[in-house]
Amino acid sequence: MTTPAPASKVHAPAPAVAASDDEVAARAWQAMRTLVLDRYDRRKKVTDALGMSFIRAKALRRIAAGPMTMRELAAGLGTDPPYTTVAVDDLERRGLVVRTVRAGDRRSKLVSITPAGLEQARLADEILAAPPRPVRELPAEDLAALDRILSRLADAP
Amino acid sequence: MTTPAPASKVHAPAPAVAASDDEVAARAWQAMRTLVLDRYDRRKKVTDALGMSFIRAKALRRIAAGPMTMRELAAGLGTDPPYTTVAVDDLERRGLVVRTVRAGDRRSKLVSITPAGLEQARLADEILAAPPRPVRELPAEDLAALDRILSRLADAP
DNA sequence: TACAATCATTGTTAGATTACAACCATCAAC
DNA sequence: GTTGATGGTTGTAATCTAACAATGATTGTA
Repeated sequence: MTTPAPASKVHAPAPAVAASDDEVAARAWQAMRTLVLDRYDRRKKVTDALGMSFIRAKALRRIAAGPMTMRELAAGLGTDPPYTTVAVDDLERRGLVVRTVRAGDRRSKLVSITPAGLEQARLADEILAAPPRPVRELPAEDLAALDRILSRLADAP
Repeated sequence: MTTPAPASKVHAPAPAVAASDDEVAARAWQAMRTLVLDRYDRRKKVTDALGMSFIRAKALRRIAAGPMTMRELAAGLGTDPPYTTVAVDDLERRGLVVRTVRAGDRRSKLVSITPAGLEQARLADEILAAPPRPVRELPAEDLAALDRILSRLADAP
């Protein structure tokens, strides 16, 4: 290969070994995305197990975390109120959630989980939250490092 | 659970009690999912920027990585051949990909990227691959640890 | 009381996704 | 050359996602 003169340091060729922080960050982020989105994407398993579209399962899991108004649910799901109504209608028909008029403000309604809904939500959580085997089998120190770094990132503002 | 803490609410520094490996793995995995799926989900940005559905953008990025047959593309996307045809039809109408009959086997066709398509694919990659600021700003050691652990996982079989 | 604002719903439309059956062209084997 | 298998396409249908306008009920305030 052509070996550039030591003097011409105008644009240094990218060092093969030492990667810049940006490159490392890009690679780490890419790996994270690959793992979550491609390698261990469990959405289909959830929709199959619950017999509902993924957004409905997502709504169910949010409602299971605590009652909320339609508006709060819509905001959390990133959908508009009309579509939220459609989704909650479906969940209510299945007996997984119930709507109750809110005491303080009779305009808005609280959506709450039912026992049957809680069961389904937990099933979905089990499927989604179960770490894939290679993650579980990481050396304890790696696991601890991952947990420390990622949990801090996820909990941050 | 079974954690009868004698001194009631001592403020422990890190994870309160000694967590089992499974708990640590679950927390780390959950954090990873939160970051990729909730906190820094860039799908909408991509669909807005490219003016196409996410699956089409995904197809485009895969084709940009190298020509492949329709069947290979379908397998990679996790869709069935008919829907792949629909998606590629659309991309071809936009002038982003081209189909060519394969030399060896005139039944199958190779889908390749065009210059215009490559440009769009790169735009999508930029949006998707750009690590979020908190990741970029991690201490160098944390970044290196993340990269080492995650890249190994992602590259593994 | 009258008014504007808010919350949820209904209705409508358009597009995206997913699945399946049927079809044609081509290939490989007999 | 006939036959069966393969690769891709067409067509059809059901469901899901996503936006928007309009309505009714309720609230707080002028």
